[in-house]
Amino acid sequence: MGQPKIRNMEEFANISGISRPTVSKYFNNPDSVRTSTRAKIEAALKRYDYQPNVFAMNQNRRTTKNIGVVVPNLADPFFSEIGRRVELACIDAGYSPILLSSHGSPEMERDNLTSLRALKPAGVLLAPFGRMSDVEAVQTFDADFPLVLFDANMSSIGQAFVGTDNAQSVDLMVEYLCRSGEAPCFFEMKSPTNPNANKRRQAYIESMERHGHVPRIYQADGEGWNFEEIGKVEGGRLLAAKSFETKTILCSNDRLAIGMLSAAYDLGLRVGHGPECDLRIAGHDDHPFSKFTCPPLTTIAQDYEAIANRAVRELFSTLEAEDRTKDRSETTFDGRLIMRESA
Amino acid sequence: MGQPKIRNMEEFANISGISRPTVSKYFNNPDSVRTSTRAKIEAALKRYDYQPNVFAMNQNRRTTKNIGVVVPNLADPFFSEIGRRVELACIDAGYSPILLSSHGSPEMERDNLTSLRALKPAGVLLAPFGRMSDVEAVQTFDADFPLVLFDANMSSIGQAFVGTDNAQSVDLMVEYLCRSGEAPCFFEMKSPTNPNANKRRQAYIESMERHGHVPRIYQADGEGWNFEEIGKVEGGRLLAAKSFETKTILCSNDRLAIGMLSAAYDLGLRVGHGPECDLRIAGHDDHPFSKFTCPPLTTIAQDYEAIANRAVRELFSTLEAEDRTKDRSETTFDGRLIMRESA
DNA sequence: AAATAAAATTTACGCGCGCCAATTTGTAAT
DNA sequence: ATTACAAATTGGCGCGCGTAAATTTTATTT
Repeated sequence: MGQPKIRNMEEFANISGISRPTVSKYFNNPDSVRTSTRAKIEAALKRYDYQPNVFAMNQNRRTTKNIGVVVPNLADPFFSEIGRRVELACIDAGYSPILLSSHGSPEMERDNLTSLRALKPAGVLLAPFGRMSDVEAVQTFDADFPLVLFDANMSSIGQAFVGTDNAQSVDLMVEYLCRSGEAPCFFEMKSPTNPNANKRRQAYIESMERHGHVPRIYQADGEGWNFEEIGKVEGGRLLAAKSFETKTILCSNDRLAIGMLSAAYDLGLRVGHGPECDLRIAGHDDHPFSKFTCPPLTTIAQDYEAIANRAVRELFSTLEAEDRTKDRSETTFDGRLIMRESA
Repeated sequence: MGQPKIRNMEEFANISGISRPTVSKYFNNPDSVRTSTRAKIEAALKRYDYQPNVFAMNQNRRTTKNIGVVVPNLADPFFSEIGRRVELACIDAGYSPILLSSHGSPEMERDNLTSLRALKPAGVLLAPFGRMSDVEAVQTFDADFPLVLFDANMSSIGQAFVGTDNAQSVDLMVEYLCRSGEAPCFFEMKSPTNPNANKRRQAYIESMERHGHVPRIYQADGEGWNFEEIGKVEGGRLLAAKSFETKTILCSNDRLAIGMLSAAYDLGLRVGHGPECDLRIAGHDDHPFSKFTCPPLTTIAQDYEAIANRAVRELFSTLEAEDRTKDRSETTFDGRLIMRESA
């Protein structure tokens, strides 16, 4: 950090005794220049704090080092957590992640993709709304940029999809519940905002039939992302009216379960797997708070870390494969059963 | 959206029948050109989808339209919510917000400020760690860019600070608790990561003395951002050992309270304000989940919306004031008491 | 109608860097 | 020492836009 301010790459090149094009090459890939040259440049970098102008770089580059990361709702801890992991993985790989939340609105998802276009990203990681998404917009985007989907799949869009195997995870939970007691009924939203909800319902039905039980599904009214509220109000209504035909309830996700736990508490119902309990409630996702509910929630843990890392790797591998002939891949990770007190 | 692709502003200017400099002027401020000219340009915009190259724009502009938004931890719902509001307010004002999370690490806060420099932001909204922050780095940044602090204050840094009046909010809670029962003791972390924690402790002490009670403070060991875990483990330990001298506990924030509620449930303690209850627990922040805890948590609601909007307005007003002679301002909003079942 | 101000145009330069072709230098192998 | 090849250099063009000064057109005023 010396006194004289470096204005541009030319000045820096002069000071370090290297030609500007070579310095440019260094910044694009330090390993592409001779060791002795690299040493000179890095010595100069220690004495003067210069960094290339991002805007000038990105203007002239064929492709930038920007990676777009779009999630449906950062207020949902699931997405803030997985977004965080994706972000860090991109930084490690020397890219500049740009994290965008669609704030629960498919329209803003479309807007986010539009504004990403202006940044000429090298690639984009998208957790889409699914059928709620502006499918055409996503398809067009897919045609123009390397795209990897995670969390929610959209058929034949993107170079790859990475998520959790809902069939496996729900079956795991159903099996556990059946072994340890009564077969569960299923509680979900009537019009789910996420395609995984549909997969989980399907998985529940199939799993129940495989185990020789009759599937029973209860659907809550309500729109939007206030899952806890919906779980509490609608779940509470069903509980109060004794509408559930079983005492074991599998919720489509933890946030609904958290709401229902709250409703059960209000009604004085004891939730848990002990003989003195009135009700068993289970969820799905291992939400950060499910460990602290009353009682702590039995649930399925998605492998955030694996999903995030794999999604990033899938994207980078398509970036490196110039030929574009890479087949679309779908990767799902197994869920892990987390047994706590609620079921 | 016509067929022929527009490559640059010159082509677009030709098509719309306006000179390029005027078109440039239009994009920088649509109101700065004559109505008839604006109409022509906007007519052309409907037929052809052209948007100026961001990188070329930002390279040559004195100041960009980028606004940096840095929060300590997006995984904390408080910050994801306030970050969301700030983001939308910036978009409304025609700026491009760039939301960065420091993932709980002061070092990454410093890194975030460094990478923001490269984007030549018009201004930055920072929710700092406070004394944990790299104070020198923040000061230097403050000297180079318009900076507004929110949530947590740092003395004489930034053009403005916007947050919640902890003295008022804690006093409000203490007063309510005293009026409705026993005076509270105070539960917090021994080494808080947030300067607001110190203000709240101080506010608690002063409020208690003003009401003629002896303040009692209990501090939990534990580092990092797992507040719920710390609240559950350390709070649970204190509850089990019957270390609290009162049956009313005011927690420094909701996340600690959520952990403690979970511990109380495990211990079979009944939390609430009814005569049959063993314990009253209150929090601070109106965390999104505090409505769904068992029992629902009595707490203080911070005015997210007001804080976010005011912080953005403060920043924009310093952007417009070229002279830089604007005094540093500190704005705090009152907290609102949210009475639920827990206390 | 002329006078004045405001807006648009023309012309031209500069920003900081990517990237290319041709050339020279350096390094390693025969 | 010669050859062969990789790396660095030189010189220069181009990207897409901001911006300035001088000029012309348009709108508003008296």
